[in-house]
Parts: sequence; C-alpha cells; structure tokens
Amino acid sequence: MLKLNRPTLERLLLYYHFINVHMDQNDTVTVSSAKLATFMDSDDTQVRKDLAAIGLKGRPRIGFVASEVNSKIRHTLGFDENNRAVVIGAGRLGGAIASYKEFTDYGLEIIALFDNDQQKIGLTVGDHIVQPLNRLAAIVKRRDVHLGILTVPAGAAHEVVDRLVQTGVNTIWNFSPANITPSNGGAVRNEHIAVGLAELLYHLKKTS
Amino acid sequence: MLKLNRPTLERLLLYYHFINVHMDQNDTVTVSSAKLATFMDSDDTQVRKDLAAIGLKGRPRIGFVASEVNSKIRHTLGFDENNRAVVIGAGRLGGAIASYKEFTDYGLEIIALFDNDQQKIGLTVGDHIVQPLNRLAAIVKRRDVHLGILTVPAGAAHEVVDRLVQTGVNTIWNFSPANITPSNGGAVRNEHIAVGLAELLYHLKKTS
DNA sequence: TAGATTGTTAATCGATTAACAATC
DNA sequence: TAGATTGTTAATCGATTAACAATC
Repeated sequence: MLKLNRPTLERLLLYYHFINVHMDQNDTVTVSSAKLATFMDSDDTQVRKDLAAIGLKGRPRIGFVASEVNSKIRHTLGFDENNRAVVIGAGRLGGAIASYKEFTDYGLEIIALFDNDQQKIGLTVGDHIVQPLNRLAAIVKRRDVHLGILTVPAGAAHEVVDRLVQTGVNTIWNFSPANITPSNGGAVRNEHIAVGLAELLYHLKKTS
Repeated sequence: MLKLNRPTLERLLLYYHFINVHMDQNDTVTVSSAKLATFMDSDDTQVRKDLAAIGLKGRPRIGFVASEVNSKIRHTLGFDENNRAVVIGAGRLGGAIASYKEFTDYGLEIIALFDNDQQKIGLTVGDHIVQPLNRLAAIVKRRDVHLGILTVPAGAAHEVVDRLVQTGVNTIWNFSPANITPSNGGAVRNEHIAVGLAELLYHLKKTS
C-alpha cells in the first residue's frame, strides 16, 4: 500500500476540488499538470509526481483525463466508501458538524450525536436526537462505527477519547482545544482552531 | 521584523499551550528544550531554534523560564493586541464561531455577525444580533475591523470577499468550502474541513 | 568540580525544482 | 513533421537532526 504524507493528501484534495468545480466530467476533458500547478501556485513537476504516486498516467501532448484523476483521487482518499462516524458534544460546533450535509460528498455519514448534559439529551439537532454517552458503546458496535468526532470542552476530551478507544474507535477527529495523541494503531487529527488564528494575527501584527 | 513560517508558528502555539496547561506561571518555574521536545514528539534542537528565533534566551543547566516563554510567544503572535473581527454567515458554524468565548484568550473580539437571509436578520445568536450585510462597511469603518471570518456557503464566498476587501478588510479566515486567494497585501487562511477528513479517511482505508 | 543544558555549526535528510529525453 | 506535454533523473534548496564546545 502506498504511503502518502499529509501535504500530498492536501494537494490531492485540492486537485480534486479544482477539477470538480472547473471542469466537465466527461472522458474527453483533459487537464495538464501545468494547469493544475497554476491553480495551486506550485510546480508542474510536483503535480505529475503526485498523480504518479497514486498510479495515474498522463499522455504527452494531451495531459490527464480529468474524470480519471477525479475518480482515482476519490478512491484513494476513501470518499467512495461508506464511513460512519459519531459526534460527541452537542454544543453549537457539534450541532454544526452533525448537520453538515456536504460530508456525504466524502462518504462520511454522521449516525449519532452524544452529550452528557441532561439539558441537551433528547433535544433534536438537525436530523439527530442528542443521546446520552452511556449509549455510545452499544451504538458503535451495532453500526460498526470507525470514526469519532470530538466537540467537547477541553476538560472532557481525554475521558471521552478513552471511552471511544475502549469501544474500538481509534480514529479521532478532534475539534476540542485538547491535544490528543493517537492510541496504538489509531490516528488523530487535532483541528486546533488557534493555529489558523495565530497565523492570521501574526500577519496582522506584521502589517499594522 | 522576523519572518516565521507556518510550521514554526504552529510549534510556537503548541509550546504556549503546553506551558499554560502544565506549568505554574511564576518566575522560578523553568522548562528545558528537551521537555518541550518530548511533548511535541520532536527534537530539542528544534525547540531551541524556535525559541531563539523569537529572541528567547535560555540558561545552561536551567533551561527557559516558562513564564518568559509564554509572554514572548503571546506577544510575538499578537495575542496581547485587541483584534476585532466580523463573522459573515449566521448558520450553525457562524453562530458557533461568533459565540466562541475562548477567542478572547487570543486577543480576538467578534464584534458583529452578518447574514443576508431575511429569516435570520434580527435573530439573536449568542451575544449577537444578526445584521444585514449592507451594514458591513459602516461597522467595519466605525470599529476599525481588520479580520473577516467567512462561514457562508461556497457560492457566496467570493462575492463576500470582494465586499470585505472593498471596505479594507484583507485578512480573511475562510471556513467556507471555497478556495480564497489573498488580495494584495492581504492574508487568507482557508480552513478547508475536508483536508482533515481526507487524512483520517485515508488512514481508515489503509487499516481496514 | 562534575554534569546538565544551552547555543551553534556541520551533516543529513527529504522535498521541491530544474533539466531534458521520450512520446504522441 | 513540429511542438506540447509527460515521466524521470539530477540538482538545488531548506528543514531537521546530530555533534559538541561553551556555560553555569
């Protein structure tokens, strides 16, 4: 199995979006590495390397078939699977994520929304009824859930992660301000919101 | 003015959080580069390089004064300024961001929330009343706003960006699925949610 | 003093870019 | 054919890591 690093995955995703937004999806539409590179502000060699890494071949004078690029990236990144996830933490952010329709474009289905707050349990948020955390294990088992999405306060994050890992969910998308480290064989993505903010504030400071 | 790249900014932020969470903030508490490196899963030389880059000096046998590290990072990243921002798009995500209390820790103040949907204008979301977009320019001018936070659908993103840039806001934190490119002298951070998702789905696919 | 830790230079590593022959 | 574009090797660049003398 090929091993793609983070920047490569990010670039592949951007190629994918560019083609989706800007190009017709029939077999006669082609795109050159130079065109993709211009959009990405990067180098055409980089684009060809990336596409070669996932097994795509282009044709001299022609370029790459746009729809092939798309479906290959889709398949490589797993967007054509059916991935089930649970959201834990029914605050505003949790509600926003649990209700985000576009996730289906990536093969992601949010099947349940949990919280421990008695005030929230039973409420309807989008398509979901907020459920108590003690139902987590049963639902994860029954629906074969592999991904946990964390939108709890920092203080609760580690405890919730332990519960998830106990039930066999070791792939975690963490939107809480806590720093979660992956368990054995697991994967964690910490979406630390302050990272993006820090970058912008630093820019503001420099230019003011 | 020193120029820090993105990974460096990210590491500085993580040092900052580590010290905040794990260490007392009095002048006698010190931290070694090796300790920070262990937490970060990186190298002690890297830590010393980063801290040296923002002008911090450590002492042999002692390490770095934790509170000094903290306040220096805080100042370098601009968290001790008063940065005003507007949020455009009063959906769930916009509401979550406009109501996120922890932004004050980074010197960020959300001063207004806008939307163009008549259904939403006038509603109260957290501490804000949703305002029509045509009030944007006046409020930006009056309150000296420098940062725009975008939580609109992809289709509306470019138009809103144009309006922001016209009123002089060229630093943009984009949570919409559109790819925004910076205007002259401006800065954009695209928080493309699918990037994190792609990384996790790819991991799931590899391990399943 | 001995030993832990810094600051910094040198070496390594990997990623990006340049060059160019092969190809349609 | 001529010329545009690929695939791939080689060169460059920058970031990370190793090494080690200086220091308290």
